[in-house]
Amino acid sequence: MGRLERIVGQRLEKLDKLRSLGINPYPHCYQRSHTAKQALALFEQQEASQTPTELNLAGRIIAIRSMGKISFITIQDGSGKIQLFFNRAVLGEEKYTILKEVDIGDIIGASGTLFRTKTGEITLQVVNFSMLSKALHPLPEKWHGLVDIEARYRQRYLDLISNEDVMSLFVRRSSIIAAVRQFLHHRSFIEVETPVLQSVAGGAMARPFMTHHHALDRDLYLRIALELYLKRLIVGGMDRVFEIGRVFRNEGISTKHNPEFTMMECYQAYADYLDMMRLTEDMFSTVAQQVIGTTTVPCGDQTINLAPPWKRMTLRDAIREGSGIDFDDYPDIDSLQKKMRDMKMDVDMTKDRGRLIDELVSTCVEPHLIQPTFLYDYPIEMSPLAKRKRDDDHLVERFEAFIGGIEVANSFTELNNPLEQEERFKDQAHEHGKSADGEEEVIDDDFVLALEYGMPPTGGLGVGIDRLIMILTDKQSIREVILFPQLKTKE
RNA sequence: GGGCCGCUAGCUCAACUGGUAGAGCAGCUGACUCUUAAUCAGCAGGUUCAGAGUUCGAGCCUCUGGCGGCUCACCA
Repeated sequence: MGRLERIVGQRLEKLDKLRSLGINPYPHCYQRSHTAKQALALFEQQEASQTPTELNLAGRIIAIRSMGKISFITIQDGSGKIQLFFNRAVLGEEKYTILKEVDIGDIIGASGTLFRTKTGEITLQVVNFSMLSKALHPLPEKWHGLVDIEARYRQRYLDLISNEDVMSLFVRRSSIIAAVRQFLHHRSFIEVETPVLQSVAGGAMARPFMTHHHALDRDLYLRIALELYLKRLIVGGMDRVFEIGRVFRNEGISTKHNPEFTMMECYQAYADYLDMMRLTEDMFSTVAQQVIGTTTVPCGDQTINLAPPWKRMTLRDAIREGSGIDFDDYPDIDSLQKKMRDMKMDVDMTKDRGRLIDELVSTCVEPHLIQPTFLYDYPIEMSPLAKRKRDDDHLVERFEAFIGGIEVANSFTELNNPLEQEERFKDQAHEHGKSADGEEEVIDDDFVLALEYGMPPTGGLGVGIDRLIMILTDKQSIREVILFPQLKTKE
């Protein structure tokens, strides 16, 4: 028998012992009057007046210091920690003895009044307490917490219990998303929910997850973007619309990619990509100011300043600066491929020109963009949903925003010409069909039909929420900001 | 998918060149009326990720597999 089984066995015995004393170790509820934080604040406020209030506190036991006839127990709830003081002289022999069956990890409720110990710590003098949930497993070590990364992700609840900074990170994540929502609501965007299950997974070029609907006997895809449905709503007259939702991409996993992640997309009628640049700057800086109280945030050993205006560079200039290649000098796939191979870059033969340029960006430019930077005016091959630049047919009005060396936003002046949209879809399907690996390319005719009814000129913006949270919490891995990142199942 | 690194008690970590697997925390027994990483005395606790191989002898060397981390590839 392993030790863990023995520990669990010992705790099961304590469970029986409690039951035999007429105590239900898993009662249905507890009337909590204050959180730990509220209780501490209340005491500081009332300390002078000397009118002690009776409180009911509840939380998980994280430390027990027993000294014979008295015991100190620290509990932790969602708001923080507070110390409880158990005195046999106050509780009586019978109740005090029950403490023997209480372990670190158990959840208890305790009532009493607050006082200060000799060392000045605000503490609850317990006059009554009850078991709210008996824990059968020991908690991770109190001093080092849970360190093993794999265990932290697989048993995130233990991570949250024993690592305070992890708890506060996910609280911050919640605040960030709330702040994004509030920012958009204040600007009259309305929030919507669009289908996750789609018969055509459009709006981006990524491999989708496939599933099957039995009653309809049809294959369906999990969405890879929010774009095409939100633009249908622009057609429908929702002039400002947004969605924050999960999208799914059946591709590689890395420190910047999780198969499912949270995307915010918003669309604003009568706006163009320059308007969306200002919106992006305003949104990021407002959210940072609101959630962390400043627009300067640490990023490794550097400091990022999110205050507008952000640096703006054309994609062409950025690539020229980063790699020495002016892609206008290499107007076709072959010449660009040759140039890149001459520079000893590993060039994938199946890539089209857009993807080659994309590779130049991600290897030569992106890693250096630590301060917030907009790269704008992209080659048309890379962007089938974006509108052509007004004075250059080879470029589209599109930008991507980079912070801390990663892409955090993508935006364009939306293509609203249905005839051109259909052509661009066809070109793309054709191009991709040439290169490809048997993936079928289906055109979303229903979306084109919507455009045929007339979509106003529109600016669109997509933000990777998980990456935004990485920036605002100084985390290098997306898994640190997703509660349950995708891992292989064991066994 | 490739390369490199890792996996030892519930948790955090040791273990020399291949030579009896250890400590702290948690647990159990006892002492203790202001502790807070409580303290003191004692006890118990191991499929060293799994399997195979080399060897008199493997936590350590070799091979295969699993899981994780980093990185490259992939990725609008």
